[in-house]
Amino acid sequence: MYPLLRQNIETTLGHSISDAVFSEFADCVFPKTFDKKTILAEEGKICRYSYFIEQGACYSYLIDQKGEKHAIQFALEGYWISDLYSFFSDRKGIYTIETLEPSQMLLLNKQNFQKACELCPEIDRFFRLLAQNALVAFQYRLAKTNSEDAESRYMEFSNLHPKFNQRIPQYLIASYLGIKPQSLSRIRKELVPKK
Amino acid sequence: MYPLLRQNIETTLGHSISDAVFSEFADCVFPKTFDKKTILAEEGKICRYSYFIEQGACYSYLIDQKGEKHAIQFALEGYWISDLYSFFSDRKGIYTIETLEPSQMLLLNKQNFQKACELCPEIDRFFRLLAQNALVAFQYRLAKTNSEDAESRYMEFSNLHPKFNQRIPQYLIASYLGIKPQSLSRIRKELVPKK
DNA sequence: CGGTCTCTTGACGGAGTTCAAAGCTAGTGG
DNA sequence: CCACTAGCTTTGAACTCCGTCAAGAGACCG
Repeated sequence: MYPLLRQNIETTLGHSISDAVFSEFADCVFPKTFDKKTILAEEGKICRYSYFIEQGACYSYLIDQKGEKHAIQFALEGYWISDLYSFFSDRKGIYTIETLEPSQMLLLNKQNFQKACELCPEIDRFFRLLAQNALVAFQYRLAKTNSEDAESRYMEFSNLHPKFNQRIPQYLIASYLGIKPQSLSRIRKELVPKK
Repeated sequence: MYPLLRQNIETTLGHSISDAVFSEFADCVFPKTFDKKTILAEEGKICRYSYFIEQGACYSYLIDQKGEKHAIQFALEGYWISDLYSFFSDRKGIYTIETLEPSQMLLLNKQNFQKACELCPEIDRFFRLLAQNALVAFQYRLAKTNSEDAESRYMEFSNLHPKFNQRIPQYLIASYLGIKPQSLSRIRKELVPKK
């Protein structure tokens, strides 16, 4: 049952876990499939789940005053995604989450998340490590956004996330990098001779 | 002993903790005072501590290829600060942390951090919540950096962090917002009539 | 094969940068 | 306690990277 989820937990913890612990947690999630372009969470509504992707791809984004979308996070197989602000605080969400492909997800709701954390310190620790890793990554991304130009950010992105680069449309990658699709197109054009 | 630290833990957890639990954790940290402009952690060196500020102020920054500093985080009384990438991974740090004022800190090293997390699930959870909150904040800051102009970001910053705005020099706030001090000066000039 | 979505390309515009200089402020030492 | 200096802030003018607007080419899907 859910081998990818188990692998995700064990890799994050740095050690294997007992069948008992895993099956207890596995009982907290339930599988669901979604079509392409399905909205999993929406700005202004409470985001009730954290999603673990078994198969597929999706992304979260913020919609600005002009109605433009700004990609925040991409997620493929083995990734967790959610509007954590909403999920943790039970307030109206600020991001929208949408599938990019038909996807198989495991859904974890708030009650089960808290129950699992309370009943099992190993799971609590797993989510601590998950949050720590994500925090380090976002801090680094913000630092790079404020210190490097769009070309360097794109090169680092495509080295760091070759799989995103293959499966995610270019205009969303541009948005993730904080630039317009036209600019990314021009950057890629300049980059060809350098490579 | 360390009332601000205890308050920080209890506020984050959302409930009070026993004297036994707190004193166990209090034994894991030790106090130290620093002069103004002291380097607490340096790019290229392993960051061995997380710092909790009892009194004072400091900030972390990244140094780019041109040698320019980019502020990542400010911290006043009641805040934790560290190069979490280095602290968690034991690899060479990517940020530098420096005091802005003479400061009283509580230092927590990696061994004690892990020991405390292992011995006491409540402390493990506390650090999960701390990481979750910081993650939500950094994600939001990145989203705003990619979707709003410098003027909006500055207004939100000064509403959200009036204390930072008072105690932190303007050129560092500019850097935190991802702009140059000259630009922030012009933005503030434009803002006066609006207010 | 028609329509929509995505990517590319060009010309122009604007938010923020760069360079430079002057004014202001706070800390230091005589 | 004042004078001096170094660091911070402000202002001006020219510049640059990326955004905007627009149009066309290509790709994908029903």
